[in-house]
Amino acid sequence: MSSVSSSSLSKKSLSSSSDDDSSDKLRRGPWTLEEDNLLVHYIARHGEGRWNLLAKCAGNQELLGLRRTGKSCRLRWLNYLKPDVKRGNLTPQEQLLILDLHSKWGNRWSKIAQHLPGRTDNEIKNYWRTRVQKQARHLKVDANSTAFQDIIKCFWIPRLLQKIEGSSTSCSSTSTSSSSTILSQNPTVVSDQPVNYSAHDLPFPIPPPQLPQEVSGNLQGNLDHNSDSEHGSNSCISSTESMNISQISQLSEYPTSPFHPISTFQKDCYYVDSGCYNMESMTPATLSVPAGVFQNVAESNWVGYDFGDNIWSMDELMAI
DNA sequence: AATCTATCCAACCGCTCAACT
DNA sequence: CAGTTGAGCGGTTGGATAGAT
Repeated sequence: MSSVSSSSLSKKSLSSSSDDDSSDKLRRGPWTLEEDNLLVHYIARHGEGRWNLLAKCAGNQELLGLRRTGKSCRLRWLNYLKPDVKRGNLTPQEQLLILDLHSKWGNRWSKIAQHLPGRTDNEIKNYWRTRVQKQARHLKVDANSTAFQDIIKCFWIPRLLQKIEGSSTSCSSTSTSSSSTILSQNPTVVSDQPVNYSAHDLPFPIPPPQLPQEVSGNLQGNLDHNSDSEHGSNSCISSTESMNISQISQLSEYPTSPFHPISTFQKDCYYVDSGCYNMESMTPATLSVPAGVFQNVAESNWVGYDFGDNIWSMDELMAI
């Protein structure tokens, strides 16, 4: 289960302690398989919580050899060992949800994580920092600025929707059949079951992302194939990667959220307002994106940049 | 093949807050 | 009411590794 070895202790793990572990016998750094097993078995018998007590019981037969702080135990359990923790790359749906919820709540990672079953706040935080903020840095804009929010709306979210659309089409046997019921069945029937949220379910076609002519023109000569075009994303959306529609429903609290209730099922079903992402109406004049940022997008080498999940890969965008 | 660089993510740290005494 | 403790949260670090040179 654990992918780390006992020999790979970090520098940090060797540094002196300043927190709640005054004992020099406490271990730090990567967890070993034995430690994982000890913790899992202990929690299986006694349940979660009381982390410090757990740490203090390290001398017990049951926890012999586990010399970790309660804090460390809690983190290891919540972020890695807990059975419902989902491993692997974030699906386009999950990315879409993160982008939307972050625009709503900011860096409230744990709150955002509550809406992504199986995902931890740590994972979401890492995603935001390594993927999203990276793009912001590259475009020389503040990741929390409205300008970047608009860029996300203009380019990123439409691309995600396209991916979702493509995924649901190519995996119709696993996702479409169930997800297509979301908007057509009584939500009270399906709300208890995890359902796939897919652009395929939308009652209208998602418009492809379009770039302003001056931007696309500059980008054309800059096309760059991203070698890991599918890295970080699943082309198939399985039922285990789905999210409960009732969790998505709360997105409507956000006034600019792309998720809106369908009139019939006001509280249970939501669709994405594609108009939010219609590039035709998005220009530097209509957006909070300063012209200079648009210029950055156009002139910088961001098209050839590794956009991780390939969401921004311009060869895909231009091919549409 | 060796070295360098960039990226990812597990783990740690410091802080806040609520519950308890 | 003040002090203490435990739990949780967001920010940061650095080792592992993949990719580039």
